[in-house]
Amino acid sequence: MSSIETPRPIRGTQDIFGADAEAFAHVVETFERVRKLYRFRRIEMPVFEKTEVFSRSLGETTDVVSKEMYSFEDRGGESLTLRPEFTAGIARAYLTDGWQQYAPLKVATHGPLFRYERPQKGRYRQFHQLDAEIIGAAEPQADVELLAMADQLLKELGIADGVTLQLNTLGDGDSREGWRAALVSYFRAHRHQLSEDSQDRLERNPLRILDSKDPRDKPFVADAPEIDDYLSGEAQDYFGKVCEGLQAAGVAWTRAPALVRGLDYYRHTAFEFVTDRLGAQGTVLGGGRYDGLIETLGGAHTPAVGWAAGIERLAMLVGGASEDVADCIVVVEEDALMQEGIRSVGLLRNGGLSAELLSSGSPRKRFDKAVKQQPRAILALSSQEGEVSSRFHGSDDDEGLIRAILSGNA
RNA sequence: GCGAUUGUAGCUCAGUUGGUUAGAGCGCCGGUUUGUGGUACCGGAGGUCGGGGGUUCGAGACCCCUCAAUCGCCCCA
Repeated sequence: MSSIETPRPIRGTQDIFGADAEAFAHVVETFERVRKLYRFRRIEMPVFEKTEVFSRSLGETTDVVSKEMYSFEDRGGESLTLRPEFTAGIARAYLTDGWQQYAPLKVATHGPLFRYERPQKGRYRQFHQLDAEIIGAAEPQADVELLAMADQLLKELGIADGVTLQLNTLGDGDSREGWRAALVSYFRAHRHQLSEDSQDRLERNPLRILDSKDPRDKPFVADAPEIDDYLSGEAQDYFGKVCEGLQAAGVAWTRAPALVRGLDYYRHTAFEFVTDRLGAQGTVLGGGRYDGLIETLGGAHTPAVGWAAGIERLAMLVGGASEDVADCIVVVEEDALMQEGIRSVGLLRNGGLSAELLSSGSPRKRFDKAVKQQPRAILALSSQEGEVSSRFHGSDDDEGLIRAILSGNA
């Protein structure tokens, strides 16, 4: 026995295996397929950026910057951050790589993201998202297109039934500020009846009081001012066109007047696809229009809209994706036939069949091990009077195919 | 950062009011049985009972600390 202590995995990371890994892959493969249907172009992005890429855009929510990001200094003393989201990095690339020339640009990507949070159901420190963005498109049709793709993705994953699209508008900049001011003065008037958390939020991030989980806040939230009363004519018109477009696209949704975004750069459309099947982490896909973001990175005013979806959460909803059984397991029942076994699986794999060689452990138990795996077919190699003899277990069709491949007649 | 719950074999879990040498099933390894066959039986490996301290004649069990996991709060780009 070794006295070396095994290193533990890092909190909030996950090692995904077997059926879970198959479900994960299924989500990604479905996304790739659907994204091509909607003609979103594939991009690959770095997993880390200069810290300012993320910190500049985050606005007033200092918690996020100081506590939730994985930041570190490189050898030159530069502060770098593991990406906590895709959008800011993509916006940076849009500016630094000259992608303006492709505007309006539809892009999609997926991969790991990092947030320094306490792990719980459906929340990890390294997690994985699908992401889709349309940059340089100011028209409501862009929002519709993006939502239609999200809707089709969930349908093709077979989880649309348990998931509803909640839709809201935050209006343009002026509408948003008017609403916000009204909310602040409304909640201030009831300040001492609010929960401690919400009294705190009143100073830091008042919009967030709207989705407080504390029962003490609920009655006040119910009577709070609604965005609709503060929308400019243009903002109203914009949201109307998004709703009409969704109707035309056949996307079902419900209005969620209290749905907000935590960050300042969001304008107009905000949305979340939500389920009640994942405990406290019900949002499965979320996004909105972020017309203000690219300016915070030093670019020209550039309208854009996007969403991201948690792959783990989608995979949990998809559930029971099973690993494929082998097309054929080759059982070497005598060690003397090892080379024949190796040759056989090689031929089968070259012939396009998934094949596994079973040649270890007690020879007389190998066949039973193969049976337990429930493959489509089993080929058992043994010898009879010095000749290699193979016994087949499976359908007649498979036997014909497999014997043809092994004899070079496929 | 805060709270609740849980830590016993590779996995799922038993383990009585504190009492000899800590168990089962599955999995793994080996043997026997069967021999177109997911059988049955026998045996084996594998545990400092998450870690540290304390109470006690005696702790897997009780107390304290610590670490980890799970779920929730905060936050949510």
